[in-house]
Amino acid sequence: MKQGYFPQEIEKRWQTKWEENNAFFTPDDSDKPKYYALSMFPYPSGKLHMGHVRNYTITDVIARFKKAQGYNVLHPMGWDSFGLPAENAAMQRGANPEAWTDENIAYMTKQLKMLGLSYDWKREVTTCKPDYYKWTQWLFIQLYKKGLAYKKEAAVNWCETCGTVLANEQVIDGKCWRCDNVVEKKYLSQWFFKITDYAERLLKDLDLLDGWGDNVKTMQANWIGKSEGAIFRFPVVDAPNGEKMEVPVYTTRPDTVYGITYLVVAPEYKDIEKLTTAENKDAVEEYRANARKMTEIERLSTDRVKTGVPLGTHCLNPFTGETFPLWTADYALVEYGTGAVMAVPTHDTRDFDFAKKYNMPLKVVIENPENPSDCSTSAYVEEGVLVNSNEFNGMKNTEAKKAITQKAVDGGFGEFKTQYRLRDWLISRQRYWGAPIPVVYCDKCGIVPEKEENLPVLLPKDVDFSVVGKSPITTSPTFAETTCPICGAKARRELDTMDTFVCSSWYYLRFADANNAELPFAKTLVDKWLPVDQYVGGIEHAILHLLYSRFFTKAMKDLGLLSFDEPFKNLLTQGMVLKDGSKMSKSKGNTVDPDEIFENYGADTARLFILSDSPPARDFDWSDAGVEGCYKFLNRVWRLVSDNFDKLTRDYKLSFPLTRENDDLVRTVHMAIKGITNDISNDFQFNTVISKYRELTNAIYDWVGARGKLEFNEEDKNVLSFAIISLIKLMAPVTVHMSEEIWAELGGKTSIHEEPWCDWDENLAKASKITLVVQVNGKVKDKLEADEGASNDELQTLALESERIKELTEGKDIVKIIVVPKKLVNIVVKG
RNA sequence: GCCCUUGUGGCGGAAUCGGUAGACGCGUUGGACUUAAAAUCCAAUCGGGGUCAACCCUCGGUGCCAGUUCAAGUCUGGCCAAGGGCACCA
Repeated sequence: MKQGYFPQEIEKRWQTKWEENNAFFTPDDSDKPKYYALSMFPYPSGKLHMGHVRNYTITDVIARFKKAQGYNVLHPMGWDSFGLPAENAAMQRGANPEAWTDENIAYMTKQLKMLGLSYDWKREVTTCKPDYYKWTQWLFIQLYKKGLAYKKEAAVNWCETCGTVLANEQVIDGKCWRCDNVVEKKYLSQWFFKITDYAERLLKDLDLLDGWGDNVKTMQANWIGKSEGAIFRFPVVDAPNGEKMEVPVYTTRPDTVYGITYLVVAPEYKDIEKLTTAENKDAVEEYRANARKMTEIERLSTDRVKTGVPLGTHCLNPFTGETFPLWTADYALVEYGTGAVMAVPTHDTRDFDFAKKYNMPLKVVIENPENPSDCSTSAYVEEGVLVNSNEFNGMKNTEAKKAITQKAVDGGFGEFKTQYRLRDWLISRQRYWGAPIPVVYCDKCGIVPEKEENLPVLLPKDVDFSVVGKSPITTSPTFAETTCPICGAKARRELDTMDTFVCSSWYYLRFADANNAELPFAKTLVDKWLPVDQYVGGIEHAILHLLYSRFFTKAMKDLGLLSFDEPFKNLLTQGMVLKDGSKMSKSKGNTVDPDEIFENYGADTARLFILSDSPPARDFDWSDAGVEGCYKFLNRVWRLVSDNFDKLTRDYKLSFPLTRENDDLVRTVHMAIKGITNDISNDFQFNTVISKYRELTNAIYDWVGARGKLEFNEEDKNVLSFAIISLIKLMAPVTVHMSEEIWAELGGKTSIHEEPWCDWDENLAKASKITLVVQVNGKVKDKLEADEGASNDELQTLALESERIKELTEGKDIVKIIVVPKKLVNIVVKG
C-alpha cells in the first residue's frame, strides 16, 4: 500500500471503474424494499456551486446508507433546463439557447461525476428535450380536458426586464423573483392552472406530511390563506339609474355587522360606475386613474395613509334598517373576496384609520365588560360581548359570528363563506425557451388543443434571437401557421410557452420510468417508486415548486395516472452555504469554486467537510481551515491503515473471545457503529456522524500506541482488522473513493459499496465500566468507577462509602437518596 | 401586526428520558521531532476566587426574569434578540 494519500489519482480511477461497471444502476424489479432519495434537480447555469455540493452530497450519503441497509435505492438526477438565463445568454450571442444549455449540462455532469455521486444516469431527465416536454404538453392537455387549464383575461404581474408575465408565487415583495425588477399590473389574456380547486386539499393534506418541517408547512398554509367568514349582500337604496342593485361583501367579522358605518369598494370594482352619482363622477374617475398609475409596492404598502372618495350612493343594512354611504378606496383589493369591504371602524384597525381621516361615525358593537372602550383612539379588535346589536346583545362575539350569519342566511341576504388567498397559477410566458403550450386557435372552432399524436409541438429553430421587446418565438416564419386539429382549416398556434415550474412539477415522476416513449410514465412504476422517501433541497422552494408539485400530484391522481396523494414523504430543507457570515454569491465575491477544492483536496474531503460542521438543516459556514482539517483527518486515516498494513487481514473473525486486553477497542467499535447508525437514521445528523469517525480513529490510534513496540499476536491483529475495516465501512457513504481504495488494498473482491451495513451487538455497544456521578443536593461532588452491571443498591452503597461523600454528609441528616441506574446517585441532606 | 425557526466558550457545534454542560473539530498557547521549515505527535484551553505552580477545593455560567423539581441547556409562564415567511387578504 502506498505511503501517501493521493486523492486525485484514487478518485479518478474509481470513478472510471464505477462508470464502466454501471455500478449505480437501479433495477425496477427487486425483492428488496424500495427507497427513493431525491435532490432538487438543478438549473444548468454553467457550474456547480457549493449549495449544489451540499445538497447532492447529503442525498448521496442517504442513498448509499439506505442501499447498504438493504434497500433497492432509486437515486436519479436530471436538469431543469428551460428558462430565461439560457435565452438571455443566447440573445447576447445570437445563438440558440439549446447549445448553451447542452454545454452547461456537459460540464456540470462532469462535475457531478467528480463528486462521486451514485446516480443511475440511465434515468437522466432533461426538461428541454422533446422526449420530456412532449409529456409536459400531454399533461397540459389532460388538465385542459379536465377544465383545470383555462385561458382568461386578467390583471397579471408583468416584469418588463424579463419581458413576460409571472405567477403570484414568483412575485417577491412586489419584485420579480429572478431579476428583482418591480412588477407591474397588465390586463392580458393568459393561461392558468386551476390550483384554487385544490386549495382545501392542499391545506388539509399538510397534516399527512409528518416528514416535513413545520416551517415549510406553515408557509404553505399561510400562502393558501384559508379564512372562514360570511358574505353579506347590501341592497343599494339610491342607484343613479334606478336599477335594483346590491353590493356583496366578504367578512371574517360578521359579529360586527351592527357597527357598519360605511362601505368601501376597490377602485377596480366592476360595478363602480353604476354606483357613482353624476356629481361624484369626476372625483371618482380621477381617484381610479391615480390608483392605476401606482405600482403594486406603493399600493400595498401598509404604512401609507389611506385615501378614498365617496361614490354618492348608499346601501341598506338589513340588520339595522339604517343606510350607510359607499366609498371607493384603494385599501380594498379587487382580487380578494368580493372586492368590497363592509367598514366597521370601531373593530378594525384599517377601517379605523380611514374613518378618522374622513370623519366617519363610530359605533361600538363589541365590548370587554370589564374594561369598556369607546374606540375613539383605536379600534377594539379583541374578543368581547356584543352591544348595540339588538337581539344579539350580551352574546359572546365568537358565538355571534355564527348566529348573525345564520340570520342573514334565513333572511336571504347572506351566507357562510370559506375564502382562500391562493390564486390560480398563471403559466403562460411570453418567452421562447420553454415548452410550447400545445394549443391552436381556429377562427371556426376556437381554442383547440393539439392532437396527442402530433406531440410534441416542437420549438421552432428558425427564430431570430436578436429581437428586442418581444418573444423570439414570434419571429419564426413557420411556427405560428398550422391547421386546426378539428376542422383542418388554417389556424394559428399559441405563441406562449409554459412556466418552467410546470416542467419541474412532475419530473420526480418521470424518474420512475424515464425512457417510456408511450406515456409520461407507467402507472405501475410510479406507484411502485413513489412517493419520494427523502427529498432534499433549498428552503427557497417552500412555496413555489413544492406547492405546484403537490397540486400536480393531486390532479394526476384525479386523472387516474397515479394512486397517491402526496409526492414527497419526507422533506429535508438544507441550510445555505455561507462564507464570512453571508450567503455565497458572485455579487459579494465570496464564492468558493468546487473545482478548486476537488483539485487541491479531492472530492472525499469536499464531501466530508460539507457535512461536518453543521447539521444539514442549518446554515453552513465555509472555512478554508475546516477544509484543511478534513483533509488532514483523511490523511490520518490513510496513515492508520498504511502504517499497520502488515497487521491487517480481511479474514478477521468476529467470534473471538473477549479478553481484558482487547475488549475496550471492540466495545468502542460497537458503540461507534450504533451511534453512527442512529445519528444517520435520526434526522441525518452527519456532523455528529463525522465526529464519531474521528473519535473511533483516535481510539484506534490510542490502542495501537498503547501496544508500543510489542509484537502483535493473532488476536491483536484480529481486533485491529475489525476496528479498521469497520471504520472504513462506516465512512464509505461519505468518503466514497478512499474507502473503496482501502477496501481493495485489503483484498476486497467486490465494491465496498455493495457491502451490507455494519451490525452491532447491543451487549458490546457499551463500556464495561461506568462513571458513577455522586451528587450532594444536586451538585456533583465525586465521580467513581463502577461495573456496568452494578445494581442500584450497589451504586448507592458505593456512593455512601466514598471518603469525600462521608466528609460532606457527616453530621447531617440524609433526607433522601436518588439513584439513576448506571449513572448517578444524588444524596439530599439537611442541616 | 400575524406566523415559523433559532439563541450554549474566541468560532462551528455536542449533550435519547430532566441526571457529569461544552463531545468532536477549528483557532490559540506551550512542548517534542528537525540545521530550519512543512508534515506529524504530545499537552493545555468557559469565567471568578482560594497569596505563585502542580494538584485539589469553591462559586458562577447554556439570551433575560420567574416557577416546577432532589436535579433544568432540556419542562411551564412571561419577556428580549436575530433570521425567515406572510401582510391594507376585510
